[in-house]
Amino acid sequence: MSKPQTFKAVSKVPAYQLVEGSIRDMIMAGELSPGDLLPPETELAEQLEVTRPTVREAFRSLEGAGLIKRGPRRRMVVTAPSPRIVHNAMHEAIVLHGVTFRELWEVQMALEPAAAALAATKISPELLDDIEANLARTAECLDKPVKLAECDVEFHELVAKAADNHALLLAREPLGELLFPAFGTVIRNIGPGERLFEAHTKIFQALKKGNEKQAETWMAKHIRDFRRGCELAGVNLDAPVSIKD
Amino acid sequence: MSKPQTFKAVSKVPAYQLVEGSIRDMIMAGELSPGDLLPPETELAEQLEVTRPTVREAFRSLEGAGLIKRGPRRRMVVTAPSPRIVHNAMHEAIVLHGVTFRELWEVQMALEPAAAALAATKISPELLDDIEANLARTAECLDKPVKLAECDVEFHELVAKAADNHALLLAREPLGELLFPAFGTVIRNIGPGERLFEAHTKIFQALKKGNEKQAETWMAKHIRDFRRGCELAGVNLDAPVSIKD
DNA sequence: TTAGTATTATTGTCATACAATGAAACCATA
DNA sequence: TATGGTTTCATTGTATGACAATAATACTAA
Repeated sequence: MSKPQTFKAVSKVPAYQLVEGSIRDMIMAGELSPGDLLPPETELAEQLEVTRPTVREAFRSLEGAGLIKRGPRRRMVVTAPSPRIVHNAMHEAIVLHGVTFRELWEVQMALEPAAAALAATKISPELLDDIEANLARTAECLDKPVKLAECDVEFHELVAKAADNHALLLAREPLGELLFPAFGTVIRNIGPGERLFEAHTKIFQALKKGNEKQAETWMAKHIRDFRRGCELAGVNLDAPVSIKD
Repeated sequence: MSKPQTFKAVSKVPAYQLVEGSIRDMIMAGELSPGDLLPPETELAEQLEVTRPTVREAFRSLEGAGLIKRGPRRRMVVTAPSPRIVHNAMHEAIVLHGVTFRELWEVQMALEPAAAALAATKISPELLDDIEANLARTAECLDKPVKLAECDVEFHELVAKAADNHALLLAREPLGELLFPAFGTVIRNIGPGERLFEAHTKIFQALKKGNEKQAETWMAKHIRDFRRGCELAGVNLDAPVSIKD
């Protein structure tokens, strides 16, 4: 008792978190790979010397994080977090943190032209067809705000997919889904989306020709245009995005 | 029984998922906001007419998704998913999907220059100081692979922070953390990081002067350089990133 | 006023039970 | 031998009830 002794706080981590961590570690270390089945709850409970409810709580945590899901034979199966999970997490983070349109736009201004450029060199015939089909649908709803916004989201989604880059898809999807629906408002306020359609068409042609530079340029122009449209339509760029736009 | 009748499959969603969904919806609809305390398990169980274990499973799911966490008075509190959660989800998705260095690089090639450009117009004096401090530390470990890689990660992190864009931070952080440590390998194989230091310095000066274009250009050059370094060092760009690199 | 104590509310965990269900095995009949 | 039905079984989803541990609070006593 002579020297002042420092004690590190004893960690009282609940058992369900220990179980969760243990499984998570095994997954990240490659001992469990996507596709592997986890043992039934009873068995796992026995092995880890906890009870079934505890195991189940751990399962729910991992499920929420997208690392496991219900598989065949009703068993839990290890999965790579689906883009959907990442998407949701980002979506929720963006909405709940009050991220603004301007912020989303700035990021899209970086990502979309890059996606277009990559797509120009890598796009597959199938996706080219898909985009063409999307264009056709777009042409038919130039004055229907909701439909058009949907087409817009899809168009950009397809271009990103064409870029054949998982990381890009992962990063941009939630942004696009939150940002582009604002086009609905733009249409409602300043009329039909002819400019949008023209831009999409030009981009499509550039992709078809494999012209990287041109795809990039048109996409950049298109995204800038989108912003100007928002401004003209009186959308407040510094307002936080919300779900019901 | 005359007309062929179509039945829609009855949805047998487990109760814990219903509870989870209901809370999640309330959060996303703004009826529950970050900071709000959830009722105690017993009470909620009563209200929702399920039992406590069921409520607890729902809690664990939401916890795993980062939407709630333990708060004061041991109660569950609604939270906006921390960047950490998004980060983890992306990190896990990237690793488990076998995303390659090249893919990460392509995205960073789009994001980093944009971040630098934005930072040039928005950076705060404090962050400018932070970056200067980072540069000083970098200068001292040009030949220490691990340290240098850490400094590199931090430098880019600071630049992104300076851009003052939550969405950008969210999207790029996990990428940077997975990509830039590869610089360690580069150093080990082709010698000290003078080029890196020079680039960082140039970028810093551009930020200080508020020169958007210059910051962007140097950053782009820097990221391209990084890739060339990897190639020279024999890093296989098409190998999936892994945690222990 | 402060240190200590009792009280209470709430969580973390367990043991146990049981209905519902998907999978698999088995049978019986045409 | 097929086909459709029945049985069995393993496993999950959910409920009940219990109890220890603990943070927060109220309540003492010095």
